[in-house]
Amino acid sequence: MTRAASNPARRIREDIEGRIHSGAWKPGTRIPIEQELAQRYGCARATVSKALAELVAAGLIERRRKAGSFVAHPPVHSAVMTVPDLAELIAARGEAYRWEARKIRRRKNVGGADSLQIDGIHFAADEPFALENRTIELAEVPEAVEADFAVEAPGTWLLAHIPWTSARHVVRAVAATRTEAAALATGGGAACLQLERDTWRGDRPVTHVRQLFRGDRFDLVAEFQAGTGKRDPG
Amino acid sequence: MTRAASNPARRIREDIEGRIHSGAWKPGTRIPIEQELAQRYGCARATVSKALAELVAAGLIERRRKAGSFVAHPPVHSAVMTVPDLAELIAARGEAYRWEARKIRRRKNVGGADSLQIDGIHFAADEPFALENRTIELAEVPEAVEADFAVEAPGTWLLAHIPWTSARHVVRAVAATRTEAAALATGGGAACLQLERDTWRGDRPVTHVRQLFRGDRFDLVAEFQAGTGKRDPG
DNA sequence: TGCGTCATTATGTCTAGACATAATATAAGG
DNA sequence: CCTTATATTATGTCTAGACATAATGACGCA
Repeated sequence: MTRAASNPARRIREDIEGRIHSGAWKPGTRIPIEQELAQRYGCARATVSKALAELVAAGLIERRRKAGSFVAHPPVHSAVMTVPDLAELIAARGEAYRWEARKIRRRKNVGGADSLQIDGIHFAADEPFALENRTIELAEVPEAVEADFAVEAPGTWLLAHIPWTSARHVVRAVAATRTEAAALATGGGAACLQLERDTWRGDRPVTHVRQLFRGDRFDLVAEFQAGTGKRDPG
Repeated sequence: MTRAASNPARRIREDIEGRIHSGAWKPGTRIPIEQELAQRYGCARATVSKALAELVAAGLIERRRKAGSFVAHPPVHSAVMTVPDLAELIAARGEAYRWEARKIRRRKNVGGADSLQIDGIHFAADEPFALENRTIELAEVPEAVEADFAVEAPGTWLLAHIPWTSARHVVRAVAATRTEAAALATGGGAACLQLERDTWRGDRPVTHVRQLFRGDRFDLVAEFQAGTGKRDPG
């Protein structure tokens, strides 16, 4: 049997979740008011409120003052996509990871500080896994000049050192050019997954990266739980 | 000036957010204990705790019993990816949308109810935009037999009628087969973005869909705000 | 009839105190 | 010196009550 929820808020949340998932409470249904729920579950209203707040965060219900709380309409197809550090990802697969820098150069920007441009290849089990072209803005990340990107992959270094506040990913399928195909040890024109990512700190750019994966060796997985927003569903 | 935060919890959260984003509190830094924060901000400890809980949800800090709260290491690159209804997406682009069903058949499942299999093409501005192969489980969606998928795209119909609880997306780059290339009016072997989606209601499958997009006409965009998890940052 | 006003209602949030829990540090014992 | 009890500490959660706020509906006035 499932573990007994000695935690009242959790108990309430899971109970309501169950009713929604089972279809007993359909979208638009009005949920009993907090006082009634508090009475029913034998706890304080604040506890009910906390449980409902979690359900709002999970997108399962909506709350409106005076009106009450309602079961939310079926969520849009949005999913949480995790873009891992490649070193970790490959290690998790049980394969040996290696980074090989191909070209590192400094480029003058028009306005202010320079930027660092790094090209290289990620290897998994000694086979090329992904090409990377990266730009690091030295205005925002001056410490980057001290890092040795010939040894450590820039993504790994950045993840460990630089905080960021927002990112934008663009995923598309592209055909590899001759050069890219050669570097990835695949045929020319092979379908590749291209991931472009811009990262900002506040409104100032931190880094831009373009990663090109062999289509037959990489896919992006995104999961969405319309439930609690839990990361690790048992 | 920014609006005055009369809301204590919000004030605390935004203050700490600011310190983290500005770099004043670097990853790993220990945050003052809750009692001290409560004293500093002149509020109850529960209020501080609530603010910290929100920061945990946003991935900005970590809390460990006895040890204290710490600024989290730069968050993993996880992003919210929205997979739109294609009809809406194309309409938003200002192009005419059209769905063309190619084959609709019913297939016997081994155990229980049948499933509906639908193949078709999404058109944007009268040019093929995406191929779709879909399976709808009639055990979970018996109403589907009444829908006319020759007219309405199955995704559109499902979104409007069927609630679901979890979904899993797999994105990869594939080369179009000869047949697919012909249907998409592109060259054979062209790089295409393949999106596979499984949707469940509880633990019972609702639908499975494979969509194949021309690589040069479609990309997926995912955004992530490492802030408060707000959807609509002002 | 139409519109502004006011009371009602349910959520939103806070407080002050209490107890539970987990992880650490310290002390005791072999 | 290593292992095992114990005390300490900071988070995790709850309670009971209070006030704030927004939205609704009813009432009264023009």
